[in-house]
Amino acid sequence: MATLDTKYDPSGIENKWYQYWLDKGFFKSIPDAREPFTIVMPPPNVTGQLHLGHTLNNTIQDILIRRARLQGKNACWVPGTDHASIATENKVIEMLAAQGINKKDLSREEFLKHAWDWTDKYGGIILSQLKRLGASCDWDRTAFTMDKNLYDSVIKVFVDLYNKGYIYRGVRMVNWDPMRQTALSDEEVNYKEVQSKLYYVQYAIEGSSEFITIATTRPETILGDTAICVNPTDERYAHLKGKKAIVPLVNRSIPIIFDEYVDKEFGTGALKVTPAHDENDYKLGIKHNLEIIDILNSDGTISEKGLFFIGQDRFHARKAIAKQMEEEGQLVKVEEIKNKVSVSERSGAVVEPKLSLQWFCKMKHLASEALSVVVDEKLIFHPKNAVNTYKHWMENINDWCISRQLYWGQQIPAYYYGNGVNDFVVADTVEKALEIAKEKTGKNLTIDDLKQDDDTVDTWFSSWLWPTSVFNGITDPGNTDIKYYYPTNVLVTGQDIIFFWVARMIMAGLEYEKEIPFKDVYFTGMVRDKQGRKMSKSLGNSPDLFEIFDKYSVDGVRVGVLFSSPAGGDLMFDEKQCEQGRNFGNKIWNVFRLLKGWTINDEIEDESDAIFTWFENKMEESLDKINDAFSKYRISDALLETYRLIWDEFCAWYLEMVKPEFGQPISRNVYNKTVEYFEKLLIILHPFMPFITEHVWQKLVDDRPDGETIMLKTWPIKQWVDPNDLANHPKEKQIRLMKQGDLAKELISGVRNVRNQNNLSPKEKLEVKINTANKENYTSFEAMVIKLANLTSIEYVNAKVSDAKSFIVQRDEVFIPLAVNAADELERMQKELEYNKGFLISVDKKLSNERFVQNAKPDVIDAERKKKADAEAKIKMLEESLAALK
RNA sequence: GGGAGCUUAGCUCAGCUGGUUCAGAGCAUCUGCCUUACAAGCAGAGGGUCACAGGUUCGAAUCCUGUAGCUCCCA
Repeated sequence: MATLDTKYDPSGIENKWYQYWLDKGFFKSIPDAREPFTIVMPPPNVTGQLHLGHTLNNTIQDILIRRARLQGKNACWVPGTDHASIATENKVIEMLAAQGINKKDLSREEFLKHAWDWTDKYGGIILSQLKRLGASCDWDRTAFTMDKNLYDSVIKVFVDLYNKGYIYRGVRMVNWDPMRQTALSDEEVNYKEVQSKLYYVQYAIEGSSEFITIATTRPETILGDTAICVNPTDERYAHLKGKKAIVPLVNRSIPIIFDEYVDKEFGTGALKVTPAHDENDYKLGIKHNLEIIDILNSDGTISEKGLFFIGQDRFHARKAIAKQMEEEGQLVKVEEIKNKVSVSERSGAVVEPKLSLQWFCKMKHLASEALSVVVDEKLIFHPKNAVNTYKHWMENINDWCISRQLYWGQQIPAYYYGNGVNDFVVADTVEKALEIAKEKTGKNLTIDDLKQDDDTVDTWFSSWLWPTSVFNGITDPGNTDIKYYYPTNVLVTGQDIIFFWVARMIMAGLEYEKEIPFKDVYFTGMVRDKQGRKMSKSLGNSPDLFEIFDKYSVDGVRVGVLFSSPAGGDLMFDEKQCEQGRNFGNKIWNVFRLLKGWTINDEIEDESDAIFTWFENKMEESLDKINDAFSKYRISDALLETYRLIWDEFCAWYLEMVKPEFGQPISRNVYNKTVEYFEKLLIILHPFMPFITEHVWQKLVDDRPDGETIMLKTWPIKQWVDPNDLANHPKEKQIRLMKQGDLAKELISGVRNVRNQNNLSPKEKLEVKINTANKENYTSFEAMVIKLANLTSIEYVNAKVSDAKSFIVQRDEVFIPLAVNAADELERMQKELEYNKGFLISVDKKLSNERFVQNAKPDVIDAERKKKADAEAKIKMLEESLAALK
């Protein structure tokens, strides 16, 4: 055969096998008799580009899906993208602006055409990037939240919830994004600490020469003031009861009211009240029946009602009004303070609290069941502590503002026939709307009399249906797919969208499928850089992923990001870990090279049964740990155990044990066994490193038929006791061999240690004498020990050997005849003796403590007794050796 | 301001219901090896008062209380 390079080179290989998998349709899933295993991908934004967060998230999903497939389940991973209304609309607006086009000059239809063009052009990028990652999605099921069927689902749900009385229209104080001119939900608002100014302004008291001074960070809202409020217990202002104050500039006369809401300590203890522009002021306004003056336009400029600075932006107006008040002597002073402002998550604009007519969805009822399924652990969060956050939010939930003043999204199915507050109907088509409207009004209306609501619903109002709508569960209830795939098995997502998305999907799933949407939720942490900073474009600390893929192989990067990524914990990304992943790939590659280099000779008798048994059991022990880790969604633990099994047990021990001398042939039996083990290991590794495992597996055996794949092989099952061969492999024998194998490893390590300490070359053969009463513990692995420790012979003796280096293995003493420096040996043994004596004392202390013997579990006590016996045996041996040396 | 979490080796983290020689892994460091599968490797070694202070217990990295520092979420 052609010689294989000593380094694994993934170039060409990854694309080749991915294409092969696609061509053969291995990712496809259709309902059948098998158990389903379903994941719906959290749909990335249609505008998105693959970053490390996606890499982590989708790698985990792919691992779970690939393992389920190997376990014989019908694995279905549904990919897709989200239309991301605000984010996408922003990008489209920016693109249009660059072409000199203003959104305002376009009709809805014209704008949407641009948005669809944008989507067609950029929408597929992220999905194709996922293919590079190896994602084994059923691409035929790729969904987009604006697809007809998903769009229709949203409309149907809107109508249904409206008819159930959950959705209503009303005037509320909402978070208003003046830049995008749309309402935002509470969850789309971030709080940012900024340095700002606190302005102290004096208001004249009507009919007196007195003034009252208030403090505000937003002097421009003075134009909309309709009261001054002080605390009723505040002595300083008690005399102002029933008085009125004059608003500066506008000269409006406003009442001085008393309410405990006001903090006496903040500022001057007097608060200006602007009900139209502050949530709390609004509440005060309702309570005290104050006038509401909205002085801002929806773009954040001062409206005509402000009387002054009309048309100026709110921030310009702030400076202007401060300056003018200063000139007029009404500005007392200005202090620097730190305060928090709310900013739009999407546009970054400072959010304005604004009274506005919006659509809302009542949440109390939906939340209660969604809370109990999580509290009752019908649906499990990993890590568990996410439950606290979830619970807190669910118990303090507010109604959800679901309307957005945007074009890109599902248009609200409300139709207006007049200007009255209630002159509308809600229906999924205009025809149905007309019928209802006719009935409601008793008038003979026509379609032209109806005008559909201009607004669209919040993006999350579409994605909360995702696990259902991708299977057409809303539009075609009870269809084959939804019955088979729902509820899905696990959702893998970031903790940051627990409210936006996870909570709401649970609500929608329970409402429409009467079932939780997924059984487990695996929360990934945030990906940070080495210094713990969030990955962000502005910091420029996100690495170029494709460069990293090229440098370390996709398999290497997948392993790299998982190495230190426990569920929920943040991931400190360090390229070093990808290097480790790449090195692991190289290790696999070299096992392959080794096996390929062997020549088989049928003449050779082998006596490796003990080694086989030992390794098989090692493998099964590991498999238990790996399966257990998977069942708890401890993916990085599963990976580390796989890594350890392959690198340490298989490569460093097993292969060294059976490897023939260079150029020597190998027996057919050992060869076959070794290939069998390696195939099993490749299968276990496949979910983590899909490409190299497929590549090596395909080449490992000659003449693999076309259409074969490691992807569809069987995940190893435990065979600790072979039921067909009990006579030859009773469990006791296996356990004994297992222990003997480990003892042999200890013996070899001991010899290697002696070499290291004495600067002896590994090439120099040594002689070993073991002082033991249980020679049979060594005989099964004797030949192997002689080979790996490079010995001339092993001799079993019943006495000390003088002029030799010695060490202790379990309860036996091992001697290597060598010239020794008696003083050094003496010191070494003395140290070891002291350590063991100390250890014995601590064990004795426990065992002689009555309360310990009474309270501790029997196996703990047994373990202590064994420790005591071992220590005593060692002490005895050491004392004898010391005596002999002296 | 309210809530949650974290603090273990130089770095990144395991350590599940207290009990095996329990103080661990990987990386990094150091020593010796180019031993024909692999120097992206092999064989070894050093390195930690488990944040701090109390408490519970026969026994605490593990449970409880407090303190300090950091992070996140909510207002």
